[in-house]
Amino acid sequence: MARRPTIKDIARRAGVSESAVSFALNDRPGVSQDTRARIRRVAEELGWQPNSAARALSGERSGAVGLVLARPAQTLGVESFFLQLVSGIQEVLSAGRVALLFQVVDGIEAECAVYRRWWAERRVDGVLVVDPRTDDPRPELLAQLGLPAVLIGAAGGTGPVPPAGADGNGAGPVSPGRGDGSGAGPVSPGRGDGSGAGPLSCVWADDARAMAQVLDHLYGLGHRRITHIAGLPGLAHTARRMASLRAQAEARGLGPEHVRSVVTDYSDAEGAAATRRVLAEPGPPTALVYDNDVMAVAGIAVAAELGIAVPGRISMVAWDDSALCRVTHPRLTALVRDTAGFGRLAAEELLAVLAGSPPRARESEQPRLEPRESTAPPPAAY
Amino acid sequence: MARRPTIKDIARRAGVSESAVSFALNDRPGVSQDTRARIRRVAEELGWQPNSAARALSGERSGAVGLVLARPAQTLGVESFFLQLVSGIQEVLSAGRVALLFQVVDGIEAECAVYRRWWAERRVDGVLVVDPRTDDPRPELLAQLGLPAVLIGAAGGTGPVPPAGADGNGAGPVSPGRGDGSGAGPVSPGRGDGSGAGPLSCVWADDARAMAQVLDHLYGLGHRRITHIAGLPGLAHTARRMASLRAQAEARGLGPEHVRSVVTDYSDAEGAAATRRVLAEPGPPTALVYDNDVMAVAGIAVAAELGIAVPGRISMVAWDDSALCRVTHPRLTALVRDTAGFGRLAAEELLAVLAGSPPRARESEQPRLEPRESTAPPPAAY
DNA sequence: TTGTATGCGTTATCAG
DNA sequence: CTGATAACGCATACAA
Repeated sequence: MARRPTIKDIARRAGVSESAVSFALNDRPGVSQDTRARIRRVAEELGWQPNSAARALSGERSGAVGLVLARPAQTLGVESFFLQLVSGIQEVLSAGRVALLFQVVDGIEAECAVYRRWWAERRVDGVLVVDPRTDDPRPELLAQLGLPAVLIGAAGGTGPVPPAGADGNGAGPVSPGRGDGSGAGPVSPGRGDGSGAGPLSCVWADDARAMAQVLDHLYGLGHRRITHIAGLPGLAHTARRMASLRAQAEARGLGPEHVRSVVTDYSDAEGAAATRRVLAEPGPPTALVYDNDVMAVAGIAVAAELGIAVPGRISMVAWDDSALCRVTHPRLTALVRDTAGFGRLAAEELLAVLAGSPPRARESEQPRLEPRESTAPPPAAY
Repeated sequence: MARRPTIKDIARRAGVSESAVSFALNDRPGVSQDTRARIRRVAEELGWQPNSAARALSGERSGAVGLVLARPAQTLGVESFFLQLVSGIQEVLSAGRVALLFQVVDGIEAECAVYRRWWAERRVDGVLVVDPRTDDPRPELLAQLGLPAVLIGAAGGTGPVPPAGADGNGAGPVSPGRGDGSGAGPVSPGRGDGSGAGPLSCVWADDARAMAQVLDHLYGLGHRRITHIAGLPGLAHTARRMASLRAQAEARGLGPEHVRSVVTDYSDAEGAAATRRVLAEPGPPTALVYDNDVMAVAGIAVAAELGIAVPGRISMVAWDDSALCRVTHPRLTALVRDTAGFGRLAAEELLAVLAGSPPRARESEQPRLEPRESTAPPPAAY
């Protein structure tokens, strides 16, 4: 059991004072180049690393950020997305020598409790918040605690920087005006309450524009009756997608009897059930847009079971690509996003916020529609 | 921005000394029932939580444990398993108010570097180690550092407690003797080097017995030519499964020309490629056993593409169940494990080790084979 | 039973 | 440029 070297050991071995060591190791002035180099070398030899507790205690940062995943027990659909996201986050974090505290809880109240505890324990310097909701208590809590945060996936609630111009303009060849309608208010540059806790930073993906791409693709193929198998309606990005879909449809003169969204909990089970229900209706849609890959795969399976040809009688699109989409038969047309890149962006932004940068909204790379075999023109009969 | 209350604030408000507060809050003797209760109440009111840095610094534990996932960049197949595992781990950890430090790296060297850093920084009290390998450097490193650890998935290398009797005895109706052959040595109760770092604890699943169940099922249906699409050969559990398969086959008089394993990297791509290759051989197998769900799903897709009926011409079994296995067509016969339970067990064991319990090997609940539609008797022609 | 003094490893503020 | 010295918040051995 090796002993951990301290700054004192280094000072002794280098024949200097402890403060000299501290200065040298932290790149502060007040130490000659020679001694600095010597101290550095000794520290290296001894394999010294700053004791994170001591550092945190003396007013520095804890060197860790937190991420809580609130998952309602059975909803596992987002896993692929999530691990890729974390992987991207880590890439940036570990380069900056920042640790990630990770916690899985079963609801948003528990998530808030975790933030409170982490804050009180001084465990983290900031947090990454996933799954923004339409009515989200977290931004306000975090602002109140003064815990730096970055919202992943959208603008938050209290006073966050909203993605101004986050609509579907100029998306595709049709580009039928504003495709947003997320209800995000105007920019509110600060809170003016002297708390120092301004709006939260966020990283966001342009769901509206992505939905426009999907609609362009399907409309271009000739589809006029399209159903969106949406995810949890409480999530902000679901709401944005639904709003965008409606806006896009209206711009093409298609009413709710042609184009609509039905909500699910993102699980394969509800994805399958929704598919079954929709296909059994009189005058069923000719195309389905699923809000995640798991539901799309479930939908393919349902169609196979019912003997409904894909894409012969119904086309299918998955939002988010994954290995799954490439192993189904037919392979799924999917909206490909650089999820790891999204995570990198979020981590970069959090590091920037911790370094004192003002909050901002950063847009991730545009999603790209990858047409595969599951989409084709609708059957002639329709 | 609220201020964090300290023990001093409590002392002042309760009109006692700081040490009295410390004693009261840590359930130590030396404080009357009354004052203890009062102190507790005040602490509650103030929303006090111990500052983790201060606690760690004064010789206590850091209150965090670590988990590193070394993932070779593209191998994403184990995700479903992994998030369930973490979810189970957290259930136990958060009940014990222990945080989880999580890190994704891209190789085992990087993983070792993380352990070293965490140790030097005093960031974690212990670690959970996943994906034990046949030749694993990590147990030795951890013992050397004196970092408490629990190996998840198997016995480790240096001097860990191996699963004595971890074979397939009494598995099913056939139970053809020892199904192990993992090469795990005899119990080594300690290292006797006075380092205080004894063998590592581990939690393990009886892969050998599980493989016996799978073979019982397939053999019982009449299959005699079986191919195991295995995972990464360097992983200990892959090795155990392969050894068990061979032992089981031999016990039934089936040689390597009938029953064998082919290795992959766990990805859907290699799973598909292996399936394609195996099915193209002269005298192909009548049953395939996949080492994870993702490869099995890919296998189903390949069969569909080639127009090979499942289970009409070939039966398929997935090791590890997930939503995927229930949405394929036909639904996959799978080996169901309580992965979250596995995680809980591991976390419990780590907490026990941190509390001073001697290392031990703890077996998880037996996996259970869930027959679905993808397995049936082989075609009569074979 | 209670209060006081010290240390944990680091950073930061002073004098020299 | 260097060397003491005081925080930071908590635990604890010790004295009252």
